[in-house]
Amino acid sequence: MDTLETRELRYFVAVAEELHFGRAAERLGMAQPPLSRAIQQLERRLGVCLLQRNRRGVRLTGAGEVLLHEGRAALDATAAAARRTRRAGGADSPGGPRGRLVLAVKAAASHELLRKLLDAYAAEPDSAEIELLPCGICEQEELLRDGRADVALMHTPWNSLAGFDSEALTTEGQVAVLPAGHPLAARATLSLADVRDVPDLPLARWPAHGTYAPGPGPEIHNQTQLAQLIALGRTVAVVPDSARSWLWAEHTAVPLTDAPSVVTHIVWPAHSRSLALAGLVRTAARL
Amino acid sequence: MDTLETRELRYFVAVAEELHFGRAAERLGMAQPPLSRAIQQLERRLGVCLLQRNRRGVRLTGAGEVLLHEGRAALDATAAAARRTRRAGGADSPGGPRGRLVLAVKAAASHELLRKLLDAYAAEPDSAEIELLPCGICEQEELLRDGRADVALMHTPWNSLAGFDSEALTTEGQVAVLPAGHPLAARATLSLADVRDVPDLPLARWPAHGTYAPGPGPEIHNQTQLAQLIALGRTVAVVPDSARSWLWAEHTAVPLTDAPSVVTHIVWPAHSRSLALAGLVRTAARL
DNA sequence: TCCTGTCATACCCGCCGGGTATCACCGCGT
DNA sequence: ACGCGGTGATACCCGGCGGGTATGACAGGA
Repeated sequence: MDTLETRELRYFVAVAEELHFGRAAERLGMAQPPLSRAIQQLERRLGVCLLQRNRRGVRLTGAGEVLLHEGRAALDATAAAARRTRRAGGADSPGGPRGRLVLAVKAAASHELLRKLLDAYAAEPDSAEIELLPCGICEQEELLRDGRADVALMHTPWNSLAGFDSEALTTEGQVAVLPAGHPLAARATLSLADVRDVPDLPLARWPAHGTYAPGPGPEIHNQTQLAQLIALGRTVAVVPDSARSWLWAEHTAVPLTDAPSVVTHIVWPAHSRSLALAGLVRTAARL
Repeated sequence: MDTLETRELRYFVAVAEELHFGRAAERLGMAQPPLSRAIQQLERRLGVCLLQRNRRGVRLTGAGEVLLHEGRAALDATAAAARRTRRAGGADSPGGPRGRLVLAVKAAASHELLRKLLDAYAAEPDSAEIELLPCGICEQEELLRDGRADVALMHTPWNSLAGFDSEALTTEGQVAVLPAGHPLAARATLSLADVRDVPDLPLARWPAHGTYAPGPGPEIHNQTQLAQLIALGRTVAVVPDSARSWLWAEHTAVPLTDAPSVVTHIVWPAHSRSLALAGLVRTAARL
């Protein structure tokens, strides 16, 4: 009577994202009329108006906004259930799942820590196989939520750990990476104010959640691009200390005194009960 | 193709909990054969064996255990989506939901903090209505997960904050509550070792997650019962400092030097976007 | 005013979820 | 050893509903 079907959630999320029944139906691979009817039934069953149908287009009501957020979370949770169950498939050890673990890592994350972790875990007596899933920044949370990954290495303050369990592993400062010849490169330390608003060196902008913050600096997509632009004297970047490992000869790293520390965490879904995951976390905690 | 329906999850969770198709079908209000068929279809679609059908009864496989946990979480999430959407129903302010908030509180929790919080929040310019939902200890996490509550006051180390966002509000020590005449009641401070294993005063046992830890002490169900048993000289209890407010004349509270501190947190679902909740948390943070 | 784009309605059909009856199988009691 | 009870699986049928096509209602723009 009052239990939402995932089909209904899928339909509603599609409509709420497209704000257009026709396009949503196309995305769902179905015709528009049944979709309209399904949404109407959903509204009747919930006893709530979800969409404001104006003649031209569709708008979300307050309740619709709520269902969009909550519905996405619910869909992620069911997708995660399916994925994790499939992955636990072959292994039928009664003591608990002992399959492989999927570790989501940012492509540009610190190699050293990752290597140490993988080596240490592989040396454990009964360690599971670790599958690495490279991904962009800020994508890890989604991977963890919908079950494509079991565990991730995240970095505050860029990632939010909301909704997950986590354990802090390392803390590091940040450095400004400058062209080797630049006047600021001669300084022993710098402050954020020094590197922000340098007229000839606009601060590079990384994408966050798919969008770029406004600013004068170049929009960069990967670290090679960034390294090149810095070497050409076109930009400056603020990166964690461990990024020194991929610097070029044309770069100079200067410690920043007032930049927020970067903390690397190992992060996993809050309700996870996997023995393999517990072992990995234990290994990481005494890195 | 690979999307689990909540109906299937409901069915599987019922079977996995009952470990008996007949009883599960009865609980679901349906006949047994379609349930068997549904589970078979689920197993075929996932490509995974979930249940070990022995001649007598049913056992969960490893994958089945995973699906039981993950499926429960997914069902909670969809139930929460339905509940929160319904609750957001009437209010159709485009700026965001501005309805009432459901606050889950342990019946025996500290009155003072709660009263201060409610008074301070009510004095805010545009505060939502707060509905109090009294509940037992450890029940709050479930209420928050499945959407019956929007926010809760929890106490570490008893509650786990895993999977939620939270903000610490207050920290307090713990005291031993003894019968007034008892020799230990004359001491200025005590250690946990002093009150544990006192021959004539076995430590009272609270229920945790529906079960009682083994031990000699009485199993108590509410604080009145506890107060009476202490007054009668039958038991001793370790409680947070703020519990002094409900002590009787026949009780003596002695500070414990080495008991873990009790931290009261305000806790809410990680992905919540409600303005009213944000206001309550802001108020609580500067209590 | 017509055309266009949008969502809603009307109607039909095939699938599948659910019910009933029954089977296959095993453990247990006498 | 045999029958009985209790388990889950199978066979078969039916009704509802999810989905498709055709069309309507209605507002906005040229």
